[in-house]
Amino acid sequence: MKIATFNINGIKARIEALPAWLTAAQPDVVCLQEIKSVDEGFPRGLFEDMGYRVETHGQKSFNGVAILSKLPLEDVTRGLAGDDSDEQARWIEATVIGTRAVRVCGLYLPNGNPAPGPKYDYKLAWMERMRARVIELLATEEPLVFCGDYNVIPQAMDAAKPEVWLNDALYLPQSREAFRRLLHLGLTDAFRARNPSPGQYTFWDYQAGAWERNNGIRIDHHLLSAQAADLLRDVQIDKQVRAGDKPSDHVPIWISLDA
DNA sequence: ATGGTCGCAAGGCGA
Repeated sequence: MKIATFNINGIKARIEALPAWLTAAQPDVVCLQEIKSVDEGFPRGLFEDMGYRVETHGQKSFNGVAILSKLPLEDVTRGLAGDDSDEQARWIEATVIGTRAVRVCGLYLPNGNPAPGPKYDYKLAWMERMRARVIELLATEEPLVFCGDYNVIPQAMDAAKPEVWLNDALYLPQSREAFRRLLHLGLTDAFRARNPSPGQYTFWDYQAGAWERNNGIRIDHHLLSAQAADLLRDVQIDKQVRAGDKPSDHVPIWISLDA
């Protein structure tokens, strides 16, 4: 089972690049972030014609997540518990039925800038809400995959220029601490577990020639429960997508599981 | 030191 995550930065803008990557990469499951569309505006037929089931959790103009799957889905849920006043579409879950059943959670963690401030407070509170949901799901002892745009640079080795991020919500000590608190529940950062070397990124800003200078950061992650980590076969960043026509500022990253 | 680039959607916010 090949499970990818891809922050597409707008489905309308990626209406050609996303299908092209799907055709080349052939993922079974894709968690999308920043679809920037309401559910009714998402071009589901395009992906259904490619053999994907389509589950969206959209919002006008901003945020929005989705799951595309060639495999059957069960128990699809939308939204992250813990704050009834939260109207931002950043979380979707489904159980994917492969040779094993895997619970897949697609997430778009708040950016949090500027920090300090209310947006940073929202980010940290959201991470605590996520932590509570992870604890709930761990009790099921199902294989769990939490993938998406975490908007967290875990370590200095995950940025080309860590010094410029020191006061940024993606790299502040509290952000990295909250990310480590997720790991300490027993989750595995799939990419880092298999790739000890620095200099491997999933995001390059559109500005200032970041891609050409390889001034990137690693902020898109798959965190795996122990039951999922035992099934891990491979993990890759599809870096070349960033050099394609009309690219997102993020690239896809995927895992394959024996499931 | 500043602004620099995109997307959505139609002005300015978010990243």
